[in-house]
Amino acid sequence: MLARLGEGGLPARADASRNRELLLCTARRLLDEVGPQGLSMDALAEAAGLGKGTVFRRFGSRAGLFAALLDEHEREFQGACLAGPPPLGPGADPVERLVAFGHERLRFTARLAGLLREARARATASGAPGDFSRLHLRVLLQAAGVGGDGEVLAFQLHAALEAPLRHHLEGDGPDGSPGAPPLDRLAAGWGDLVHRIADHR
Amino acid sequence: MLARLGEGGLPARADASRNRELLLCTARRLLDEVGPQGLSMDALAEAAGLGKGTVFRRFGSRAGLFAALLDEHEREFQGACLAGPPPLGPGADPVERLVAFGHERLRFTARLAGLLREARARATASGAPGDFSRLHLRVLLQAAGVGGDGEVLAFQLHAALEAPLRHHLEGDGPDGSPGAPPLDRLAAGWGDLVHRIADHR
DNA sequence: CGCTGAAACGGACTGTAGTCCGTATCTTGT
DNA sequence: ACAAGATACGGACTACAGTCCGTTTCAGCG
Repeated sequence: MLARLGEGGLPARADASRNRELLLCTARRLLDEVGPQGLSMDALAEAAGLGKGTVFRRFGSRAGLFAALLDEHEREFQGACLAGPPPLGPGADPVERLVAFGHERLRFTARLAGLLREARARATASGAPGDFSRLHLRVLLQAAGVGGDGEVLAFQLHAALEAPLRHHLEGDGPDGSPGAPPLDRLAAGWGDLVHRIADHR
Repeated sequence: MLARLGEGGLPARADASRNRELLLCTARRLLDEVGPQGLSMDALAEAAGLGKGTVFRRFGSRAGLFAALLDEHEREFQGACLAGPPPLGPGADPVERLVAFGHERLRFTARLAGLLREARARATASGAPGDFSRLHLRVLLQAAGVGGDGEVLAFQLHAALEAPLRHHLEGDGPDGSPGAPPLDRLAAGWGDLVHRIADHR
């Protein structure tokens, strides 16, 4: 792996990247104990034996820390979509790939909901997470020969995939909140929605 | 207007409801000056000449305060959908009503994005805002003769309408964030999406 | 009118995100 | 190896959401 770049595109100082890794490892360990909501920046700094200012210098904000923790998962997901085996990766019919993409993304958000929740505020750098999904949807829709305003349609379909996440984020107290439909129905509904859109003429 | 009910269903004490109104009025005034993000609970308490504990007793949380501020707008919107003139209200073709609903909801979220942003955490009482929209979509989809899992489809369409809101919420720093498509394209895309779904057989 | 219990009030207190700036450490050029 | 400048570090400090509990005020009743 190449040396991580600093803010100005210059190579980061050795102690900086070392502390970055230390903080990410410490954070992962603490997360197993207290969960995403229970992790405070103070506690992380102390557990890592560093000052609080260092934590904020590395990640910018609490949300930035969680974005960094999510980064490797996101890369893996993108890799599976762009270069993995079909039907998620290239080689299958575009409509089938759209269906597979939705199913995979639904599982992704369900699995990482705790981290995604804490990462929702604006992150440190460019490229909001979600840009990839929208672009990928747009490409697949075009490949499937779907007409209309592809950009807007991808935007809207992406929202449909993110919906259960937001639902969990907002209504999650100890009370019995209504809750989103279960994953299997969402996945089936996604397949239905994609076919409705793709078959339309 | 009937006396507002307290926590146990009992009529609220006079000073309680008086202070509630005072706080809402003061909040609206302060919002004009500092905007939703600039309004702090401390400042509100002081501007209203009340203690901080009172503010939290009335609204439960910062999000609860904004939910209360949104309440009248939400009621007005619901009224227009249930008993207003067509095509938003009853009397028009269901597909036309779906289209009109989407356009109106998109305008609603764009207009009140600042307040909605601050109200997103779980509110004081039952009935998350959005329950109405999902239910209304479900009813209209059924009336339009759309098959499949209506509940899930309504859930997904609702997400498509909320998407630009979330987009503004998350990527909104001083930097030039990518931004959601403009309102007119979203509205056109919504009409297209509804027709694709409704015309499918 | 005064009593009494329940509800509301006030504001000090706690926990946490994020900032600031003086000090320590690293990197590079000579 | 050393000097100089840039970058990072540490931890006290600020601001704000939310809690707690002693005190005050309200509303019904004898």
